[in-house]
Amino acid sequence: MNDRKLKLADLAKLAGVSTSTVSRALNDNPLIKKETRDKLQQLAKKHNFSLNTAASRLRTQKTNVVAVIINLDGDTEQSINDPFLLKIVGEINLALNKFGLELLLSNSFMASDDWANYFINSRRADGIIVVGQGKSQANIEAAASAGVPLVVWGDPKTPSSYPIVGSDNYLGGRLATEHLLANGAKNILFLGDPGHAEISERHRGYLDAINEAKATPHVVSIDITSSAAYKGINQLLVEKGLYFDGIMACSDMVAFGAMKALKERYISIPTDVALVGFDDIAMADISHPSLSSIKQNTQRASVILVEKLLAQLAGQPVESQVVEIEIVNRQSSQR
Amino acid sequence: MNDRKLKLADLAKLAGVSTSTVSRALNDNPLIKKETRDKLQQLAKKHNFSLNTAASRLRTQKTNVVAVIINLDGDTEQSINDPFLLKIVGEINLALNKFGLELLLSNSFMASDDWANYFINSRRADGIIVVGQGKSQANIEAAASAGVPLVVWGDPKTPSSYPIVGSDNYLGGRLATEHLLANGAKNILFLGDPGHAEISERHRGYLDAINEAKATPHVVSIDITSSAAYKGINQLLVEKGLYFDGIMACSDMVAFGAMKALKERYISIPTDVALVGFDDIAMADISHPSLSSIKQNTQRASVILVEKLLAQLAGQPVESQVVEIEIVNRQSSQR
DNA sequence: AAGATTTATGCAAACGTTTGCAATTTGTTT
DNA sequence: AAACAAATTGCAAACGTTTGCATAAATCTT
Repeated sequence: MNDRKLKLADLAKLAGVSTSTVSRALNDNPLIKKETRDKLQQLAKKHNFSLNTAASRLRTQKTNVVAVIINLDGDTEQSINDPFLLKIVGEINLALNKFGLELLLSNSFMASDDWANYFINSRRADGIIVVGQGKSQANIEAAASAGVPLVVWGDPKTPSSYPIVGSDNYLGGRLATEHLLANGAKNILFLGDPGHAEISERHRGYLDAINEAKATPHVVSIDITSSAAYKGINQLLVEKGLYFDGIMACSDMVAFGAMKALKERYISIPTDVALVGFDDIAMADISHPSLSSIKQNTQRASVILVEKLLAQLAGQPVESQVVEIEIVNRQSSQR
Repeated sequence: MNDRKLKLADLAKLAGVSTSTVSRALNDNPLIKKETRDKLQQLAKKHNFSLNTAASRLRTQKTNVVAVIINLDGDTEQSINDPFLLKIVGEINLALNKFGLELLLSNSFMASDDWANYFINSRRADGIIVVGQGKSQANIEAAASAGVPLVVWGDPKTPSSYPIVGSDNYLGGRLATEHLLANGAKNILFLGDPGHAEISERHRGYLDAINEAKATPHVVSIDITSSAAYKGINQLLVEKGLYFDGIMACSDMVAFGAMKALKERYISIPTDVALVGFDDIAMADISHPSLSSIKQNTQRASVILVEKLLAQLAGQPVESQVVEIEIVNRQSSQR
């Protein structure tokens, strides 16, 4: 409603002080007498004043903005629709807010490939959080080696020049597989794409567990989507029949795709085939049978991501970090 | 790697022209000779130059940023985890990018209540897209009447002083109910919270369809989450037995909650109870039985949202708009 | 009570763009 | 070839903060 946006100078005139004083007062700088600070803060509130962030960013060379890049591969359909990716973005949003930072959302399609340039040189953001390692780490590497404050949600075991925060995917794969074995499964399928960084670790865990049990590994490499899983399992059943009695799916959505294919052929879960997913999305608890899954602690991971980014901004060196993981036993694997 | 960030002046010196010329050249201003423009753009690329957005925003008073606010009620658990809300954010992101705009993600918890002040006065963003009307429109009203360029994803039929883009929820509710009736259901539950703007319209559609068929309405008011639905249906079955043979759920997640409760009691879907959801999330196609649902065209809606926001920024008046809606028939309702 | 501290405020110069206007160069007309 | 118009470039003043330094006011020493 106010005709023209108030600026610091207007406020200063109103209060009969200098702009420096108002600026300092609003930033709660102790150089200014407490009394004056309070008075000016009141005044600002009363007049509905807020600082022009463009000006203040220009002056301070800080934005308090973090770019979050959803790192999607061009050739996968795993996308905006994957609830898990979006869930983690939500959690990161909360975590950032907690630290007074804002979230500029982006994805690997939109942003040009030169992240350092686009986000940091241009002063759009102070740092970057990359969600997902994807199949190629070229963009990440490039940004990191350009000195961009950067942290990645992915597999922390991956050797890298930048800090990665994520679940112990190896352990997850192992836990899931061991759980299936313990429930009597002998021929366990690994359903997923081991070319993917996170998933290759899950695959390793699977293999080790299988080998220790002297069982035979069966890897079914598919794109990380439910429809690919559905088609894959269907095809397998048609071509080779039901030669397996357990499935370790690389994500819950993939597990659901498999589940559908099995149900359609009246293959009982968990009796004929035991099933474990990964991610523990909301749907896992709601499906019938409910889906056992490896639960990633996204909330904690998000906080750690932000903390590590802040540490980098403060010039401290930071390392990759693993966050706890746990298996949630539900009906799909219990027999 | 570069010691110090290049600025316009440095580039100008390198090229032996003035900063004005470089600025204009990089903005592809036809005032500058095509030849010079090309040369300077080359140079910029070569030196990995990018404009300081803070400075340019300060000067132009435009940010090319749009704040997207996920409007959650404090007292519902429908949250960051709802795949539908996040899906729409993803679509909006794509749509904004198409127009060269960036997306500042926020939610109603974090941003102070005074959106006009926080986002617009502070020059954080040029406009706001609100995702979801929520139960109270106070914040939206306030921002709109403060003259903020603003557009809302919600129910376009709601009378309002700001433009709302969304599905024809009334029609959706009606279609779903008529479909259930056509499939022989006589006692159809409406499962959802009619206090919610979008949902109240779905409820109206439901009621009209029921009344026209001279059937009896049964409204089960629950929070919009799968667990509430699960509990609600369970409780109903315990207390009153299976007195219904159809459910119109106000969202897919709610439908899945109901589905689980039914399956656990070996109530067959669709034979004993036919079921229709709303939103057509990815899971609807994957569940077993697959879930019939009302599909909202979020992609188109997102583009319209952005277009309307741009129109407002250009000073044109804009109206609410309905986007098409369709029913997707799957197994859960087919008999 | 006059200097020496400490505390509180103000001055003015940045930060890096964009853009109205003036100035220059180039091309066109007579 | 002079006069004019059109095309191209440069000058310099903003945009609204923050902050080092200088100054003024208050408090403390002796």
